[in-house]
Amino acid sequence: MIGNTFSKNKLVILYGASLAGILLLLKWLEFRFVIIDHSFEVYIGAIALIFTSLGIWLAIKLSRPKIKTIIVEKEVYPTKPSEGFIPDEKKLLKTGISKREWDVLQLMSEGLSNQEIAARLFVSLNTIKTHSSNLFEKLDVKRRTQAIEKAKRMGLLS
Amino acid sequence: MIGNTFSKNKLVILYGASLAGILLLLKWLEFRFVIIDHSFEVYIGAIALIFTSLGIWLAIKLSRPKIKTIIVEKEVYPTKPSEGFIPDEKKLLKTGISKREWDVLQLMSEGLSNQEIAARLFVSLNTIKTHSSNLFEKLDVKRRTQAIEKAKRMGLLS
DNA sequence: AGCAAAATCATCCGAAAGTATGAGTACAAA
DNA sequence: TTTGTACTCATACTTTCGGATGATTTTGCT
Repeated sequence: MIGNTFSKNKLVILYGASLAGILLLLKWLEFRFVIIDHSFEVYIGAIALIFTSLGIWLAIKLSRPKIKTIIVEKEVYPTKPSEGFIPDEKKLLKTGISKREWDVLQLMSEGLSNQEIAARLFVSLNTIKTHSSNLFEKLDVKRRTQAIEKAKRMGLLS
Repeated sequence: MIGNTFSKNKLVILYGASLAGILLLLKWLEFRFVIIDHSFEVYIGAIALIFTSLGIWLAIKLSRPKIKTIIVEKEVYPTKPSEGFIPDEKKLLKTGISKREWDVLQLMSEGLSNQEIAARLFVSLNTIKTHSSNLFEKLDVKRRTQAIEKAKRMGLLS
């Protein structure tokens, strides 16, 4: 924006110069060939074309980029205030789910992949797979989505 | 904005001045060397001016304004599911989720696999994949578990 | 110390999920 | 009529998930 003013002036000067040059050229052409038959209409047409182009060029080059500001309100949905959820100890015991398995279940329900859960718990992906497999076995489900659904219904998750 | 108006005016002035200068130059040339109908130069000048203006006008009219988008993130608190679990039409519309996509989302949250969802909705597995992909796109998530989690926070699911 | 359960990690393999792309149909809006 | 959107389906490919199995290490308990 700051450097724009300078370049605008420079462009104006350039435009003026080129305009002068073109007119001089035309003048010279007139000198040389005015005697020869030349269609007045064609001449005017050429000038019109040239200056229309110049005008377009001028407008594009010099017009300040008209910034239309659109404010988009993107909604950010806060996490539920569900931290500190204490799983029903009795039910956990009944299902035989271990602490580590419950950790995995918890993170699963937050939508994390096994890889992400592994990183979060500082263990390997294989470990998470083992935990989740055992978890599914104990919950008697086939998929993580089922595990989440069932665990919520059982009150194991918030 | 203010500086812009100024520079625009300056631009116009400069342009007019250069045009005038050129015309004067032509006049001088006419005096010095030739006797040509001087109305011709005026005519050419007028043509130049008119078509330059035309070009500018065209450029302004035809060029789309450059749009700068400012995204303002605004926190929104989810409506409690106490009011029932009617698929909030407004929110669905806002996310752009179609009916079919919502059907898939619903069944996903019940722990069904894509194949099972396909069977339930009497469509092919590929169709479910397409729906779910579009759904993830609209919810801005990567996995079905994330989709479920987010949808519930947004009040799209019970 | 010894044992059982839990936790860790691994490999192999198939199933499921997800991505990318194209395309045909139906239907309503412009 | 053209245009746009939703829905449908397909192929090909990559990634993730889950099952089966075995192994080693910790941990808690008697």
